[in-house]
Amino acid sequence: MSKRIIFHIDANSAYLSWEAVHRLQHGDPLDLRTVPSVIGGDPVTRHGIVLTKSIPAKKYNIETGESILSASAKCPELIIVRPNYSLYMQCSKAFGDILCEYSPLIEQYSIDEYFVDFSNMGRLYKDPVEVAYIIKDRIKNELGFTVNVGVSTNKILAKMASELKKPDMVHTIFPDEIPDKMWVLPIEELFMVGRATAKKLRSRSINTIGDLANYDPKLIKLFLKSHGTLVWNYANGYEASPVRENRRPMIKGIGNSTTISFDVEDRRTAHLVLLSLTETVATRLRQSGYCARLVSVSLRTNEFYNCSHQRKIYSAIDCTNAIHEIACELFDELWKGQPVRHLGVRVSELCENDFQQIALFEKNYEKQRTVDRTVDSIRKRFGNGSVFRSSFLNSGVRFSSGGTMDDEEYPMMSSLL
DNA sequence: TCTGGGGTCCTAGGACCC
DNA sequence: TCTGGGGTCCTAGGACCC
Repeated sequence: MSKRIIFHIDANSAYLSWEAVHRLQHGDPLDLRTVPSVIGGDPVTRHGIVLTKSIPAKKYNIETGESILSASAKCPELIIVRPNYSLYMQCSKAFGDILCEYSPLIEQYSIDEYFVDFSNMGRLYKDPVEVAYIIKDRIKNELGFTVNVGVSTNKILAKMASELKKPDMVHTIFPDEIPDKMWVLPIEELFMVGRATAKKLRSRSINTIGDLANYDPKLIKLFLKSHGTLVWNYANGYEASPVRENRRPMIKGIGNSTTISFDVEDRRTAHLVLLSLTETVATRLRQSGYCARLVSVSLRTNEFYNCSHQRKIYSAIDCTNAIHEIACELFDELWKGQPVRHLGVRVSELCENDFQQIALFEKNYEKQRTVDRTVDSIRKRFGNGSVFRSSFLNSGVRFSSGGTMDDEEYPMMSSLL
């Protein structure tokens, strides 16, 4: 049995590179990648954070996630481009299509990352690292953007390898290279070590991945519980999950949330925002063929206090009105009158909607479900704005918030490796 | 740090049952 | 109600990923 070979391929500064390529293809002489630039939202509507930065922008210490305002302060000539998600979907797919030519087993991990299982391909190709270079160069030449490829024997090591030096590089972290290439890195660089875990580890003088790897796993488990065991395993390169095709990923929940462009101070407006969020959640729920047994509402106040409220429902539902009604009740129970900055609606505990449990309960939603299906099909044919509720007229609230990903077979981010 | 939006999983505490 | 222990379900919140 030959050993496993896994590639992790990561598009460099994905959104920004894709936007840059798109502009060059449409005759723009400027390559955004060569100047300080970012993809980011609009501060006027309070969506102002940096999603992706160019390498020249990085030289100004601009960080992903920081506000557009502070980024502009660091670099006054910074070019800011709004995100264009449908373009990203296309680029992501074109990227995956090339990878498919090299192995029958690939997994999309996020919009800009794929895993490829290259085990047992030795008969076709002799050196996997050579193939990694070929893939990298093909994507650059044919699609115009660069990627990093990480090569190893499992997913975590391949992923850690692809994050080493960027851009346009191939790296390996084979097990015997772990001490030299991975253990020297600061603890924050390890997959699944975020801010909170890094702080706890550093408080115990665990500063590098190597410190963690060589620590007593029993002690790690004692103070970080199961998450401690997980990161200790990762630090040692222990991980064995398969690359799995994501034909139809088993989704766990569907949510939609938004930062509202103004602070909501009254119940009526809040309910209207919840309706606009519910419209897309419910549409996506019906499109995916599920009903939900749990509805949650989340809320952020103007002082950035977050809280949430959820309710289990005993008849699984997929109706816009039914979900909205519960969302409003949850909001009313949660809200203490503070100005509201952000609202979210989420459904989970999904089950197939082809079963008749729906009709068995106190409220017969059958008629409502027929209406929903009709509206869904009208929107599908004539666009999302073709039908909307009159309550949104002159309300200052958009009739529908967020995309429904209609016919775009976009696999949502999968969970852990 | 005037700070988005989509996910997943884990944990802790309370209610309830036997 | 001077009172145990184990199990499951529900809810809220936290942590992580991109």
